[in-house]
Amino acid sequence: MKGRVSAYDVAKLAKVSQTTVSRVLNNYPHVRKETRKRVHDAINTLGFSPDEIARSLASKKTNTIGLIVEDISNSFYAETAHIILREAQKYDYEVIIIDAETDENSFERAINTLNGKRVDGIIVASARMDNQKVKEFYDKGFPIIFYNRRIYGIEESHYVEVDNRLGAKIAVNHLVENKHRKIAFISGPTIYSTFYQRFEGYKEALQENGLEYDESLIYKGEVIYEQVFQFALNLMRDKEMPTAFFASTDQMALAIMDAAARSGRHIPYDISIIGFDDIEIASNPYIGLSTISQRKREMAVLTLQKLFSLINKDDSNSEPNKITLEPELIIRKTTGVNNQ
Amino acid sequence: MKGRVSAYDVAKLAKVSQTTVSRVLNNYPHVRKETRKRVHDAINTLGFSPDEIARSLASKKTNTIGLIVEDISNSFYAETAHIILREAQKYDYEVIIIDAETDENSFERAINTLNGKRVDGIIVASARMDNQKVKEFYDKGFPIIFYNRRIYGIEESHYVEVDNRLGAKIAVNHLVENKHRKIAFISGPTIYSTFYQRFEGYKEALQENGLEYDESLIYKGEVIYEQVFQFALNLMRDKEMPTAFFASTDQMALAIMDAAARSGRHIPYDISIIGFDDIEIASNPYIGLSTISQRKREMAVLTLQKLFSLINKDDSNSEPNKITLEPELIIRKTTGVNNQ
DNA sequence: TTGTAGGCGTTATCAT
DNA sequence: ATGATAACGCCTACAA
Repeated sequence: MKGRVSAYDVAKLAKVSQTTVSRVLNNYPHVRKETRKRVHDAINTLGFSPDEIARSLASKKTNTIGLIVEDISNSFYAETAHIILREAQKYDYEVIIIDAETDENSFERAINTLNGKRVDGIIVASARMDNQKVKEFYDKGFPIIFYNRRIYGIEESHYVEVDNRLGAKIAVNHLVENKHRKIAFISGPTIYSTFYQRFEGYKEALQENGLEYDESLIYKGEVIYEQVFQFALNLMRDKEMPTAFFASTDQMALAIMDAAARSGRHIPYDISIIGFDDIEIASNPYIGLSTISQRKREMAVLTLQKLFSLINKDDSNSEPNKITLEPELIIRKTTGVNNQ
Repeated sequence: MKGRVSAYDVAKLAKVSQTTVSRVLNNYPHVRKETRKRVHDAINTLGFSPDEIARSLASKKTNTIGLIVEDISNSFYAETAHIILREAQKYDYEVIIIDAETDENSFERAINTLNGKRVDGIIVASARMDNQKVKEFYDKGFPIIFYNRRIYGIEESHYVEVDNRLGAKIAVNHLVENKHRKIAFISGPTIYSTFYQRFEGYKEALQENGLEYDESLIYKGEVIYEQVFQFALNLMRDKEMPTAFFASTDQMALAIMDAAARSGRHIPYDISIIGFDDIEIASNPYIGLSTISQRKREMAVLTLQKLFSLINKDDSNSEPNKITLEPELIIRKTTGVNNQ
């Protein structure tokens, strides 16, 4: 344990000052080629690797970012994390992932922890619209960027999202084009911008298509499999049941498919189902869920890019970055023409 | 940016020394109640939170562990990470996840990065049996523990795994009990202990059941959907096709199910399929994959527990921790009696 | 119970 | 091109 070799040991062996060791470590220009070599040799024979903690303390830079997600086992976040981890690596950045609930308390703890660890920036992938804790960080100019879900009420916030309102309209229109006129909507808590926007889109689409809004066709609760399943099952037992379901999440769509099977409905002949997100399982041949694509990869890559430019302040214009991508309709096997 | 408040600022405001601030921060016993209160007040009015980096440098402890996985978007790792992240949080630990390839180079980079960040311990969830880089860390007594996959050749290594050999035998026996006698085996690269052991178990089970080993029924390549799919498809086109497939991974089992559908085979009437891992999608009603459970949660919790005891050296006996759990057969819809 | 001073392993600022 | 030396923000003897 005492075997740690420091830059001093290297310096001694290479017969230079520790400062010079630091210089070659950081690729400073003004070091004689020969000196540089001596140092490198010493580094190798001693098997020295710099203490990033000490380095961070002195340089005020950790080369680490934080990623806050709600549940990494949720494939949407897992796939997102994969992209971000791999991408960050290319920039020599590591990432501390915090898997936490989204209530204000947990969120505050997450932010504080990350702040304590002195990360260079934070990606919030599971913001609730009311997470106001970030405000003080924004005021300090600390790099925070929202991925997918964003908060409201802070003008200067940076985010990368998909046009959820538009996505929802596309989904509903797809259903309407297939002659569905009674479309149930399954939403997660509208305290999340994604669900909020999708709900808005659903309502708008209904209106534009001259369809009436029916409260009894709406689920607007937690994203819990069993609850969604029950809600859908109840609707399906009704003779007047909707011919189509628009779920604001693929995960919820799966629960609806389950309910359809359980109640003996055949998809898509008796009932059409469309989701949102395009998680990996959606494309499984046995599932074949029609859905709206989130374009995760693009969102993730853009988010990281923006974050780094905030960190390095090489943002020519320090305007807030507000990026909204267009979603994409993906038709698979769970939506079809209404033939009742 | 210069607005950082340090323990000194707090000390000044509270009219104590910085040492005392440190003391209340670390809950030292011998601080007068009143002094403690003054300090707390100062902390609150200044909004001070300690710099964990400086703290780490001084204390040689980062309260951070590293987790090395192969692909966090793979649901097996995603589910594992979820458990570990949430669990570590309870101990006030954060985790840096490294998502890297498993070749020796990438592995070495991952280990070195984590070492540079001075993490207190490392969980390797995607070891290849030949990853020898860890040896020097073991020799230094650095806490490393293998989760699920382990390495060979280092006597003192710590690991938590499931009995893969036994799991494979259970799977094959289940198939044999259902009158299957021609059982294909789909394996990932046997450089991973899991695949290696499962392969061994498969062969042993065949032998114990008086079945002969047929090379043409074996896939032993990368875990790539398309390749597994094609391999299975080719077998299924054969008149003499196997009546059952044992996939050493649920992911691979999904590809086989796909191939079955593509070739018009009905599961489980024409063909039985069993996987290994019990990832979440396996229990989806539309999939209903029979499989062998990995008992992820127990493995993950045990791993973390062992790691912390290594970190805190409160391991009465410093014997290597070698834990092997028993796997469990989960019968769902993809396996049935052979009726040919 | 509280304070003083040195140290953790770098980077950063002056000199030379 | 290189070297002293002072930070960085906290912890930890040691002293009082």
